[in-house]
Amino acid sequence: MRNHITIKDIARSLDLSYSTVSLALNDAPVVNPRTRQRVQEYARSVNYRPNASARAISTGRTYLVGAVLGRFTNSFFEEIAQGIENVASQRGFDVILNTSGFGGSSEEAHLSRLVDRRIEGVICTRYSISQQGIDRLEKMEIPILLLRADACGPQTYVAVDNRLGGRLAIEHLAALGHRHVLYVGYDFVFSQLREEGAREAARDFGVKVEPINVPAAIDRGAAFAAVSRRAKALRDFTAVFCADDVLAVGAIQALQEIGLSVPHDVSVVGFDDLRWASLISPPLTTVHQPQISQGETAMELLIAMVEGQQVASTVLAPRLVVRGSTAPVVKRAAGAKAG
Amino acid sequence: MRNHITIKDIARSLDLSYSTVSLALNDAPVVNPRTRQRVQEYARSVNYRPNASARAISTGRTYLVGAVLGRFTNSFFEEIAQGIENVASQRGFDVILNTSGFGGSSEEAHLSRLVDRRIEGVICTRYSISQQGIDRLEKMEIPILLLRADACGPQTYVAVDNRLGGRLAIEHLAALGHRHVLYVGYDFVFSQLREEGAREAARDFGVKVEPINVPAAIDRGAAFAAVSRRAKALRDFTAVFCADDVLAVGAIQALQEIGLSVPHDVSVVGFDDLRWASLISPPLTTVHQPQISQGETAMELLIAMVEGQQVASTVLAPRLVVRGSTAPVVKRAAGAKAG
DNA sequence: ATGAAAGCGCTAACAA
DNA sequence: TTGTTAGCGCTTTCAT
Repeated sequence: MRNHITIKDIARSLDLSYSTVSLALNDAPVVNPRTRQRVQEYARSVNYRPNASARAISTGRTYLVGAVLGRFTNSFFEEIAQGIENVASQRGFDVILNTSGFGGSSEEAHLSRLVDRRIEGVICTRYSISQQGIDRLEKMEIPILLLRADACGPQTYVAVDNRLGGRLAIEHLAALGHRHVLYVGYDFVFSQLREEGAREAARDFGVKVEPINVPAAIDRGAAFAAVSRRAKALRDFTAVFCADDVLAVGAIQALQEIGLSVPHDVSVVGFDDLRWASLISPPLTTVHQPQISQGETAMELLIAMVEGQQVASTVLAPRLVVRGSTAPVVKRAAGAKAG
Repeated sequence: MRNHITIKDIARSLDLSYSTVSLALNDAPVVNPRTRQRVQEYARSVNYRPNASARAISTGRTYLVGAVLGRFTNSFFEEIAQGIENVASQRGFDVILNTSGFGGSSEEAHLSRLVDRRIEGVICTRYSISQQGIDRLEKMEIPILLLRADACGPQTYVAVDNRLGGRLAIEHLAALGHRHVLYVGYDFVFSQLREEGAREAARDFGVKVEPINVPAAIDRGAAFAAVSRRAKALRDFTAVFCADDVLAVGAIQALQEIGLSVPHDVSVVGFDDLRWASLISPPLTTVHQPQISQGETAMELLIAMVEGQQVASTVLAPRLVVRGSTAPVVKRAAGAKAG
């Protein structure tokens, strides 16, 4: 069994020529239906399986794409990967995983391996591949699809509408009566967009939003300490909107540590709706990203590009998921207990 | 750029034969150092990259493995995948991702695709592939490495020492003075092993452990309801040990809902140490699984198998991570407030 | 409707 | 040390 059966073997056994067998296996209309059936049945009976490498070499197509998802995408990784895989397999593509490599000396080697395999396209993020890497792929005319690309650069991308997400969060808080909210974010494009959306909505609703920026690469724990320090200094906010869920839990903890209860004293809204968002206490109100859809859409677009079609970037709509970390505003002396 | 340079091209340009170029590129010692350098430099200058398919077809090796990780492994997926990828890429292998497919009609097709690619090995779990699938791979003599295999079946596996994990949890609780703990688990091998470990330790320390089984496939929320019902019925437990972290958050919520505070009234220990375990409140005391190591070890063993070596299954040691969900036992009337 | 033969890009005997 | 040649498993003209 280890040594696979080949077309030659089948041809010999059935006393046909290679090409007839090949044609029969590929359902070519020219071959006699009876012959075709005979071939296919026999092939099946001996567990014949075509050799993808051989086929690739003679057709020039590999039906292989690379998914270069780095550390930073970790929290999303699972579901996005699942989405990618869903449509890939449905469309006859396989995906080679690549989770390491950003920027480091290994990136070049990693990309080389993908190139050697003659992948037909790549899905990646701005955080999982360097500009150099992108350039290299582009020079080889390998289609690239950027995930969560935040609309910077000429590449096709699939992303959530971050601005709208920010707006949704503020609309919700405004409806609950909040008039002063803290925005806790990173110095990253997606965070800035979420903040912009928040600000726009804030203007519409007469809400004041105050930004705190937190270093991104740093250990989150440390970042949260910063949040709590800033929170203590500020007096009158009643809600916190965070650039992502991880920040949001940090914020909740920080607030609780200085004696403010969530959502009673202050409401907290996250972004992403990671798997555990509903599991923490209080369950997190957050802006949901359609992650599987993102993966699926990405793969669909990438295949379209591979097929030579012209495709447009897609932005997916986020949606607010209201859970237990937000509540109507109540009169209080903010930070009172904390001193 | 799209049409790749071949060895033939190089040979022609450098006025050498195919084979010399091939040998030079592969650092064969027979070729003249000067020739080799000339070839390699030229190849580099024209961005030559070998065609993996062509190479595969003539060497019979693909350096490709399949990772069939299903839904059930989701929570682990990221880090395990990372571990797998780490050593794979370091050893020159690529991994094809496969996240769907268990059991369903699609499994056969999925496996066929991997077989067509002539993967040299497969990493999977008992929950991500059917017995039929395993049989098929075995018949083709494709090495299989089972992840979290819980020691059932003849295949090589990599898993954490579940029994020891259970023991660690109980030891910790016993040291805190707990004498009656609830074990919340599934009807799965890994859960049973954790329970066994817990029971053994319990005997040693004079602790009583009471099991609650929760349906596994069901929505967790529903399961937690069951937990809370059972918890209300029981009077005198002071701690809960859960088969995994997801169950643990559920337990915490359930307990809080019936008016018991964690860890003041009852301590809770989880298992797995998922990424968010430290983020919830209280931060979860849990048995840590070395996930990246599991992935790495799995890949290392698989490669060894591919290389024809005899390898033994490996069990990795878990380790207890003490956080905020456990505390010394205090005298109380259990379930008092709940009525 | 089927067969013969060339070729895809590479490796590996074997010969020179 | 380099070149010739065959072959890996498949597709694809072009004949038959």
